[in-house]
Amino acid sequence: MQGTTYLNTRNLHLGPVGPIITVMTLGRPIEFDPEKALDAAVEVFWCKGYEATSMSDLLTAMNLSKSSLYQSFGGKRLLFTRCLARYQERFTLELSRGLNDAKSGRHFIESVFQAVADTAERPEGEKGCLVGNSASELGQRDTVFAKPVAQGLRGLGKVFKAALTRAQTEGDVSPHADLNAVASYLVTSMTGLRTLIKAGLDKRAARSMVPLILKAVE
Amino acid sequence: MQGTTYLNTRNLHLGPVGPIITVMTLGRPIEFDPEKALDAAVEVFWCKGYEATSMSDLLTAMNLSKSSLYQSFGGKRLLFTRCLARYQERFTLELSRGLNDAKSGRHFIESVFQAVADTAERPEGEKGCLVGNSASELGQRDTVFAKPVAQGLRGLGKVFKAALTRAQTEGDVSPHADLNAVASYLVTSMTGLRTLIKAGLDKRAARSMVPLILKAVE
DNA sequence: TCATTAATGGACCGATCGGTCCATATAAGG
DNA sequence: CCTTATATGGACCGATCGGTCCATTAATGA
Repeated sequence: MQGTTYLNTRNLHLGPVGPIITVMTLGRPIEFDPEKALDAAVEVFWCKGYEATSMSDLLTAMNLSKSSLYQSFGGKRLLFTRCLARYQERFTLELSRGLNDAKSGRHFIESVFQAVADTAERPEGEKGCLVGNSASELGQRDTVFAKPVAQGLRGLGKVFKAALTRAQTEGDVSPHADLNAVASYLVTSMTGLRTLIKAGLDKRAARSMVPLILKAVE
Repeated sequence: MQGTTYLNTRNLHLGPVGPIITVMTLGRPIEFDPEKALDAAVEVFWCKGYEATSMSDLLTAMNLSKSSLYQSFGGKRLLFTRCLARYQERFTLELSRGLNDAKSGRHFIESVFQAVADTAERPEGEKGCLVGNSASELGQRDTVFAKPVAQGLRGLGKVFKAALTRAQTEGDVSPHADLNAVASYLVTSMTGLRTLIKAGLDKRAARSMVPLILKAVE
């Protein structure tokens, strides 16, 4: 096959974590953008939750034919795990960037919670957090789902821990503090806050909570 | 009809908040205990969530015929709102009693969180909190559900506020503290903690969070 | 042009969803 | 014993669920 050039590429979605391999291939090329489609699916699951989302909802939002969805994503369950992974990847990346740009570790943590509190009484706030929503909706009943959910929560914890470590070097956190515990605590607070905002907590109350949450960061 | 004695009684379930009226009536008497049946329904919704629970699940758990369920509870949606109300009523009552029996307001708050942390890695912990689960699953999309959910959260907040008020008189909380804010904060922490435990947080981590949460109570 | 390969549209599937309806059973009042 | 009133079991309903299958389309390499 030397010398042969394939112009047609296809992404194999073998695992939940993004396109693993890009394969040169024959045959009719895909007509949609898999990333865009995946983002659309994330949005639907994020808004409605796993159970309440129907294939029909997904097909409409992703603008795909049923065949294409099953061909490329393998059905509802598989698609959902990919959505979880994508969501986490996205927002962990965003947070990491935020931490890099922040003027201090402590300031970063505060700004993250402040930003979340500001979503109260806004459409964005009604969606909550896909990982938190899924943790609550699916728990540990389904191991296929439990794994990426737990990983999502762990990922958030890692970002917080990085921020806390930095805050420690900056003198804003005691050198004796248990950073793992505080990081877990911040994940808990974040999850709770977003849940309450989703349930309709008013903006004033949401904001008043931030300094209380931050009391544990010292 | 004076002098007439009716031996047959029936509870009318007009609203979501328990049997409103007990009516003397003719006709075939009910064969099941409505309270028991409701408790069984609570258990199912609590474990599986609203969407994932089917009428079939409910019928099995409540040990009712479809007719009886629809006759007495009016369908899935109505039954669910009654379950929410019953759940909240139950556990608010339990908490209130706990507060009465507690040696101090602050001690009560601490013991509540400690008890929740202790459900980590235990079957009970996997269920989370019905109100919190529902807040997360249903958000504000459905006003019929949003109302009792919000009320459930408010109810929990009231208990915490009562505890904080007492703690204030006992000198464990600053007289300048914003009790409403702290109470909301405790609801947030509770919701987050139970969600993380539901997702599989280990017991050690859960316990290490309690003192951090309590830092805001001062 | 033709063979090969893959994507697509849409018909179709059995299962299950929540919900209605009616015949029957069971009580009390008269 | 008959009427009245309610509860119950279960047949039945249309809609929708997630998923499969296949004929057609569209691209390639030869």
